[in-house]
Amino acid sequence: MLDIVVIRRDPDRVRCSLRRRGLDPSVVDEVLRMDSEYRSALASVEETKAEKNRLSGEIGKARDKAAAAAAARPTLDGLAERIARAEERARAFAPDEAGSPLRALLEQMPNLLDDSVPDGRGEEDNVVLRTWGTPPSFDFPPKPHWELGETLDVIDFQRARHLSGSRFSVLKGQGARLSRALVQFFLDRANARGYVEVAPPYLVTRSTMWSTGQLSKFADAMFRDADTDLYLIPTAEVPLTALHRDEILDVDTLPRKYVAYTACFRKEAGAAGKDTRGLVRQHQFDKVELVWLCEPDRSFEALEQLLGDASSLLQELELPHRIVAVCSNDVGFNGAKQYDVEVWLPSANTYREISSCSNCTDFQGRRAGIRFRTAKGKLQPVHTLNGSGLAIGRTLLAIVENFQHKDGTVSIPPALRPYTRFDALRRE
RNA sequence: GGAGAGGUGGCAGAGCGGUUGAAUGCGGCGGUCUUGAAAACCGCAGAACGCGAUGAGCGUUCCGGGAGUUCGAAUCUCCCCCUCUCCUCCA
Repeated sequence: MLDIVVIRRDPDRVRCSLRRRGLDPSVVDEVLRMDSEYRSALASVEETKAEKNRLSGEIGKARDKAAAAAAARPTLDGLAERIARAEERARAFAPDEAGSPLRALLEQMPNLLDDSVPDGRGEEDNVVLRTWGTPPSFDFPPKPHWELGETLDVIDFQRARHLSGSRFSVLKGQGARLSRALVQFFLDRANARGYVEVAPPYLVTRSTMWSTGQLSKFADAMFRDADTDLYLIPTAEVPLTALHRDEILDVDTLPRKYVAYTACFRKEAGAAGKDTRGLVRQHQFDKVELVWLCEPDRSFEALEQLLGDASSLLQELELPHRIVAVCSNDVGFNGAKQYDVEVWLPSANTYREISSCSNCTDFQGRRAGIRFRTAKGKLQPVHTLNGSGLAIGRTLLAIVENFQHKDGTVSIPPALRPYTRFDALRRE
């Protein structure tokens, strides 16, 4: 959630950010109008209450309290009525009142874009910053992972459909072991880089979900149990970021770096017909997620480190990939700045997202009430960052496709062999 | 699922319906002392929002959340939420 004070003081900055995201900047004027409505109502509430408090205090000090109360009665009744009226008016536009229209507008406003984010209308305008490795050239027609997976008997899409419907998969034998090896590999690397490993719940409450910004825009994208009102996490970003919700963190303990392996659950309702084959887009997938909580003036530097942590994994796995600066219209709702790491997929003959690293600045910290005390003693929301390190399914399919051989076997990247304990996928 | 206990400031922990925004302890900040540090001692310190110049200052609200009683509620009543303990069930 944006700081309403920023909207008030620097509306042009907010308008500009919205415009760059391809959104209508006129909400800013709506917000300003309601906000001034609210403040004038609030002023009259407070003024009237001050008067009432003063009278009450006098009654408390009077020797004959009953008599004083009786004497003040008519005045107090009048004040009470005025307070009730003004309060009603104030409440209608209060930014922190659940049902208020101002709140509704604020909730749907995305984070302010950082100036360094390139302009662009969509994915195609993302800027490639650097490319690592060379896409493999095959002297035979390379197969997509879903074919290789079935042939090797390590991925079973058909039985997954039978069990759970579309967009699910079953990993078997070496496939399941490869997946587990990747989890272990990623967690070990993150641990080595100072991330504290966390095994969080996969179900979280509505307020947890709200606190990290997932509920404003993506409510439809999540699985939820109606009885308990619990949500299945769409990413470990949610429990990791909200881990310190409503806490005041000692500044000496910042930055805090957390890593978690979890399953992730997404309805993918808006992606009908997209990526229907293979492991790319599933209702349930595994991911190792990296999250930082840090001081505001360090967060952009932290984003570079986070990106480095994510991309180094692909280097170790010898998977060709590139880093793109996500353009203004493509940066996520929570993010002020975002990099995507894209891995080469022979079946698509292009690069596909395997990690997304975002600096959410204070957007989530404010909602979630995660704060620290500045040197001057002021409380301030922390900045939060998150990035995949990495998506397990997409890494697995990238390995299968990039390291395939003519005979249908697949080599395991050397760095991973201590984890898999086998050096190739073969039909068993 | 059943029974009980409890939710107060960064933490711990008091609080007859009327200067209690809240004792006390720890922690924090500033100072005295010290070559420095520790200890000891003295002092300062809650949060959100609004007005104001992003200052001084002023005001309102806040003791889990919401309603109520009252001129006045942390303190009384009702509802909800959460946590803890015990029992039951269970990986």
